[in-house]
Amino acid sequence: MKHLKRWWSAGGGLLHLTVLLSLGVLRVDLDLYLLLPPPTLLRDELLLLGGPASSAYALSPLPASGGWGRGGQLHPKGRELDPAAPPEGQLLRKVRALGVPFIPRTRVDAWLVHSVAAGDADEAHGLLGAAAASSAGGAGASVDGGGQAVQGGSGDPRAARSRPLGAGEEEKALAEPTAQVPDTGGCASEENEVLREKHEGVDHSSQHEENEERASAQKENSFQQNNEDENKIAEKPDWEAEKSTESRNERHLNGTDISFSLEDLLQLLSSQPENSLEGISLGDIPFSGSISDGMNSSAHHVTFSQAISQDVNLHEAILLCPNNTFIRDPVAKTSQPQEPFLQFNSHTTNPEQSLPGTNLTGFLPPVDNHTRNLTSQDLDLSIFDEIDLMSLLATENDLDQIDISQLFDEPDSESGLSLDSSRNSTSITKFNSSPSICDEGATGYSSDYDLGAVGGYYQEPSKLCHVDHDSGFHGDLTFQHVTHNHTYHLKPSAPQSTSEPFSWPGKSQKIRSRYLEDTDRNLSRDERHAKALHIPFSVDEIVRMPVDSFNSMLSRYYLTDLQVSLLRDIRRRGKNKVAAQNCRKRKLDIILNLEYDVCNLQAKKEMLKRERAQCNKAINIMKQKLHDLYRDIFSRLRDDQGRPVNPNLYALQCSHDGSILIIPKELVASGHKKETQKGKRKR
DNA sequence: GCAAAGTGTCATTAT
DNA sequence: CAATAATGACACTTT
Repeated sequence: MKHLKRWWSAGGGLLHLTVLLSLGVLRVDLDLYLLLPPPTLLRDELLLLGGPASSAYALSPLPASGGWGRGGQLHPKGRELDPAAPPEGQLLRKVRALGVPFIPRTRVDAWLVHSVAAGDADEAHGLLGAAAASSAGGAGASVDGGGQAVQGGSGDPRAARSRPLGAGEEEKALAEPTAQVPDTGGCASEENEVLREKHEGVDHSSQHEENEERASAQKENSFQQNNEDENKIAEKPDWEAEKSTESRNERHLNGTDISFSLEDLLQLLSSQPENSLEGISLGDIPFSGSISDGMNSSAHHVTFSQAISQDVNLHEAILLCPNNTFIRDPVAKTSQPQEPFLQFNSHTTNPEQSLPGTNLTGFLPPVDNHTRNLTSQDLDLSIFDEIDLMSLLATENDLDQIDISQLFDEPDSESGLSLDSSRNSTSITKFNSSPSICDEGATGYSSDYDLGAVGGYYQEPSKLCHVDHDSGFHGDLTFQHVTHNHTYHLKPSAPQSTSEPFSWPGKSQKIRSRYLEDTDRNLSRDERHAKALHIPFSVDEIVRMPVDSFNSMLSRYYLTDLQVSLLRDIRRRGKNKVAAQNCRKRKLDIILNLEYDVCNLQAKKEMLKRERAQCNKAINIMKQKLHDLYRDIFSRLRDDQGRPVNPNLYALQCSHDGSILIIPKELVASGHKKETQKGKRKR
């Protein structure tokens, strides 16, 4: 879902939707994606649709694999989709189950699936019909609202965005959310029902939240009943299952976000075809739960037109740069320098500094600080356990002290851009859930990959473009975002939140500091070093990656000698640590085996002792019996004169023929000697 | 406070 | 020859 939101925020979704509406068909054409790949479109998303994954989406700012950049969405080790978010394949199947020729690639689609998953298939189906029915009338409005900026008639693509909503329009949109929807037939009635329900959710946020949770649960159940492929895609790893609460929150928020899109869009299409999209504000969003509870809705209106215009700007950027090298209009760059989210680009004079697919946040509206904070407050602190090293990098406060302006004023600073990212309210908000489009775009999007500050590469901006897009290594994607805009935190209205992942309530300051202390303390030396030098890879990754990948990483990216040395040291120490552990384990095993052998030998020795004792006992018994027999025989023997034979002077000897002779012992002794001598001679 | 065990690291050697 | 594994030794931490 985050991917969808990000993609949507980046402009691809709305642009696409606009095109679709202009065609009068609410259907996504895959070819359109291929022609105009949204910069943030995931490779996984393409894979799910059978599209190309490598070349066309090298611009994707999302790392192909997780680890440092998963941000709670990507698996730290793998490349699977976010299990918490309904994968595109799920969405596709869900909507296909409705029998509607519809490829869910937009937030609207996602909402439809969301409704379907919540057991409201009829509602979603009706919405599809309503959307299709109203698209003919609404297409004009969409094209007027977005197409104007797309075609750049005014020369300043931000003109549409810069136009604020009138207060009256906002109030009207808030006060009469459904009254503006004309009765356009059965489908429209169903749509009105849906819209009414959605707006009731605004007034009863708790109920809405409850419904959303129930919908999420039903969605999970529904997803589990899908085919095996879907289950494979949606299969949650254990580590993800532990974040069920977080995931639920995310889905919940995202669901709200999606409903906003659909609601406002359909309201626009059905009720105000003559108006532009500017009449719709984010205030119509039925924010639920903690979001809407703690915020003044009027203070958090982000106009839909802003999103459109900014998406259009992205589109324009793509069109202007068919070679995927983004070049900003210098006029636009300087025309409104007061826009904080453009300041970064204003500093970038070298076109090569603009990496393809980067600076997308520059087109995104500034996030509302309240929204960001309130969203973050919903987050469970336990998510920190799930944040990997690099997310920590972006959130730790040890870098917070560096002002971003310092970074730009001191190009030699090694702190790099990620310092700024650490100031953003990024990691946590982004990694978990963003309540609004703008929030996602302004904060989370950039921070995910500002780890590209690898090496504090601002001093060598020309090197930033040396990114091998053919590389399948996820790190490639990392470096594409070193020039992300991070300047919105300079907004004076949001000085605190910009340096915090989210706002900590007063009592939580101690918890926060304690957490940060613990976090730092729990980091190993290498992890701290890597964090200090902004190595965009986790220590585990550095150690475990194959040597080819490691060398490729070292050669592909422009790392400082210090960073290269650190990387090699980390790898060497890490491997040696593992080797030492194995060695000790092996040594312990050897010791245990030896102990086992000693025990066995001791037992065997005891047994042999017992056997010997038994043998000796038997031998003694036999001796005694032989002696008794000897005595008995001699007691019965008599010599020629009838006297008893002295056994001390005579002995019994068996001859070869079996006869027994009584001979003097002297002869017996001499005979033994002769036999032994003969035996020796024979040998 | 001490001793033993555990752990990380370095140097060296082996593979 | 480079990379890695294996291992003794040492320092430090934990139990």
